[in-house]
Amino acid sequence: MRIASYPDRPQIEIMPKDRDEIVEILEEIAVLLQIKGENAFKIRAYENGARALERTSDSLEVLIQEDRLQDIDGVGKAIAEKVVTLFQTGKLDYYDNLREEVPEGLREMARISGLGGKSIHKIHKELGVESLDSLREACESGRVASMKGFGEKSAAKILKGLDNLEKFSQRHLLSVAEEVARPVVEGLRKLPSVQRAEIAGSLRRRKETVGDLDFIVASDEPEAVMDWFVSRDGVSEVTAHGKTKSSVRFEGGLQADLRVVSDVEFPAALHHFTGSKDHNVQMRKRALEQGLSLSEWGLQKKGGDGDYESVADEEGLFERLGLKWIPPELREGGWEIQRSEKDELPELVTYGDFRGALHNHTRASDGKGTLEEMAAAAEDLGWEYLGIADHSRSSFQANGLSEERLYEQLEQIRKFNSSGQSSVHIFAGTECDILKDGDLDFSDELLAEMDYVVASIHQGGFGQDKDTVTRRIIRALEHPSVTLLAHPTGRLLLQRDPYPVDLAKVIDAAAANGKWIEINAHPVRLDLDWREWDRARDKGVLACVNPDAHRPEGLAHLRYGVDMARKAGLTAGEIANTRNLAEMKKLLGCGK
DNA sequence: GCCGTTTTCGGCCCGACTGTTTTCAGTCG
Repeated sequence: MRIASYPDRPQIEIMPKDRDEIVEILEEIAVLLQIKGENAFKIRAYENGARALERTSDSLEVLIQEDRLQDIDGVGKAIAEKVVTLFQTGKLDYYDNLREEVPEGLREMARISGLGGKSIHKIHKELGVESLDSLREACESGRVASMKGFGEKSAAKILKGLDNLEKFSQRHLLSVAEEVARPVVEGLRKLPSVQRAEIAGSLRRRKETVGDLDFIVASDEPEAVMDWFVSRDGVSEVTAHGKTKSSVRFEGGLQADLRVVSDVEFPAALHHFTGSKDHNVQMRKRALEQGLSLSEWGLQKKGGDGDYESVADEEGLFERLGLKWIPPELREGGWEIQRSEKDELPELVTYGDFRGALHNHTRASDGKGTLEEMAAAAEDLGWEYLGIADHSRSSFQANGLSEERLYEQLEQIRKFNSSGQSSVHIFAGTECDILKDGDLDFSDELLAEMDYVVASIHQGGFGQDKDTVTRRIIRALEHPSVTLLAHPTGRLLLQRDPYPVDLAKVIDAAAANGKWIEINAHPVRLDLDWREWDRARDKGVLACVNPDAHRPEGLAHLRYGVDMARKAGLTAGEIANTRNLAEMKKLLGCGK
């Protein structure tokens, strides 16, 4: 675990903590105790307690209500009390005091990969180091290397860790992780000694951002696989190189772990390292209820010692537990196991289901491709139609179209369609700004002329409060010409948080007015978030997955939106642009 | 701090990997 990067942020709100947060706090307590040089067994008790809490399958709320926390092996009186306090109040004096006792510089040092509490304690005690800067100086001057138990390599490793801390402290976009991981897994599969190879972890679950990469390989010759892995192009650093596990860092900062197991161990290992943590907790609980114990090594009788049952693949593993195979995208610990048990998992939409997309740009505003080039790219993808929705006049920064220019583009698109030069039908739309008061950026007459209207916020969303933004969006959704709401929260992954908006109200308004909500597939947006779709689906709101392409190649970004739609549990029927051309024309009420 | 009793304190631990050692300590997931 790493200590949070906002060491002294004042706690303004008192909020109860959930299981994950409490686990992190217990882990942080262990690190802080290490830095202080406390009793090693006390430290281990906190580490064990955190792990035990993390692995329990029962809900924390129920455990506390029924006073059963101490039934968990590894949780005693002291830790149980702390868990209850954190769960109920979100605050713990013991923890706060501990943080105050340990200088901020030392807590920052705990964020350096490869540097743990014990080493920090030693470096602090023997060298008087108390900040990242003085740590760097102590490494460079050879003082660290001269300490007992340390050497040149330790000092070099710490320096590297300091560099990495500055450069790569954050997560990575799904699209970036995918680009790094894809060639690696394909290369692994081509090795003669490799029987099976898969990407695991959050990338396999298609999370919108990825912390690090996990590869699982089945092979009888692990050394050869490891040697190949650590010598890949783009590997900037090898942080571990063993027989069953190796770790590297790629240029750009992505860290990757490779685990090699035997072919018979592969299904359980793949499942375990795919996660999520919450999903695995529920799966282990289910196994226990059936007298089985599930781990990364496999399924065995409860209390058995290593006599694992053999299953051929993940399907077999799920089947053994009375479940249908659950697509990795759904393994977030939500409703997936319940629905799998009843054979009620949704048939998730696939990339091949899509017949086109509606939110795309050309050179007329801030795109880089012409109408013809965009149409040709859509044709290459096998699409039946493409919607062009360039920016409206208020988006000056994006060269937004005036009403005159939009009329001209409308004419140009009508001509293009009647010329028969492409098998792709172009829908004439606009990405019309929702102005500060909820008015739209073009006249009602012009909007009524368009095949469809994409409404979105580009300015001012961050200066307004939640009620104002929410009202602003709802007014737009009530406009008769609006077809769909684009990137509803304005978030930019790893760059900018969403603007404040009451999504429940927005979703209800979309449902009430028969409007669609976009899953913007641009890799930095992926907005609306997949977590919000249960409500939208239940209310019957159609999704529309759009690449928001600004150049011909951008159309292919659709696949990241498809990933999000799958994470949301959506079927083809719940997404507008899986409709064929005739159906889409009907939906948009045009081209009769 | 937890656990399991030898009921008041002594032993405690998950496996893989690295680095500094020459049998082990620290870190990580």
